[in-house]
Amino acid sequence: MFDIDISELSQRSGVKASALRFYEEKGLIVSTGRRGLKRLFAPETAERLSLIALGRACGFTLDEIADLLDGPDIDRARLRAQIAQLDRRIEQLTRMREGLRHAADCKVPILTDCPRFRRIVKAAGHHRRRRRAEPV
Amino acid sequence: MFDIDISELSQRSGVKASALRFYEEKGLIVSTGRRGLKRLFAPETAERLSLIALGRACGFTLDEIADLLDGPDIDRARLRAQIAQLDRRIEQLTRMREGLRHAADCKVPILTDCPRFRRIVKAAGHHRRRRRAEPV
DNA sequence: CTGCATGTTCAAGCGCACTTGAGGTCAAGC
DNA sequence: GCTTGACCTCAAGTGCGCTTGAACATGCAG
Repeated sequence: MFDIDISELSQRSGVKASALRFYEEKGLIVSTGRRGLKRLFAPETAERLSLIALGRACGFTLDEIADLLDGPDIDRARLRAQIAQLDRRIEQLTRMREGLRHAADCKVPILTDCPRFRRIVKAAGHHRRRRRAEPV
Repeated sequence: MFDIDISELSQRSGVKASALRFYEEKGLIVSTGRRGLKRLFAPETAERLSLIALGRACGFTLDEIADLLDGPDIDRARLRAQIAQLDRRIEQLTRMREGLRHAADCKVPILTDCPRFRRIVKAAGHHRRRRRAEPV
């Protein structure tokens, strides 16, 4: 296939052109050259963008994704570390969901009086926070 | 119990004083008054802060938490809506974790050639993004 | 040759959840 | 009375992931 321009890549990938330029600046994607001023991209860049989207959806930062993707293939060791992170995150969210579920159905009139809920709330308080993530 | 000052509340809750002022400005917590310039808080405010921490840990924004908490008790209907959101999020993360897990163990030398992985990646691409969340 | 759509650069802005810093105030202890 | 230190206000800054805007350039159609 021939190289495509930024709006084509944008349409294929669902990523805005401004974001594509931003990604290129960050080194997450590369353009193969220019026609005049205009960037050209290899069509496979769209797949790389899906990969990036996957990482973003998992809550990874662009820098983390860049680490995973730099090199000829995905860095499996790093990937495993990220999966471990994701595991912990899912576990935490699941625990809290159970707590919230109980809370929503709890018969105690004033929820903050429910002892089970109070336990969950306390547990949440004693947890370290991590990164910010998940775009709009 | 008597009202406590901001540093006391900060220690009890693990939330920095600057954040407490910020939360008050946002209406998430209230101070009961002042001694001189210094804010005073009811000791129960610490529990409210745990509640806020719980919401944050679930990935809710401060505004969403404010909605849940405004009123004499937690708004159960809103809570159920937030739980549904959380459900979807957990489901999505879980699906992606399975994909990543497979990826990490996949025998195909160039991971991006693995058909199973490619399916997962594609699925992630066609997903709408939501909010940013999860502090440092 | 001209017009215009579609690109380009670079700097600044945004949303969220805070943090930091400068400069001020006040209660208590010496 | 004076210093100290904890607290105050208000404005500005931070980090992430982009978006927006102004000013400019280029390829192609008519």
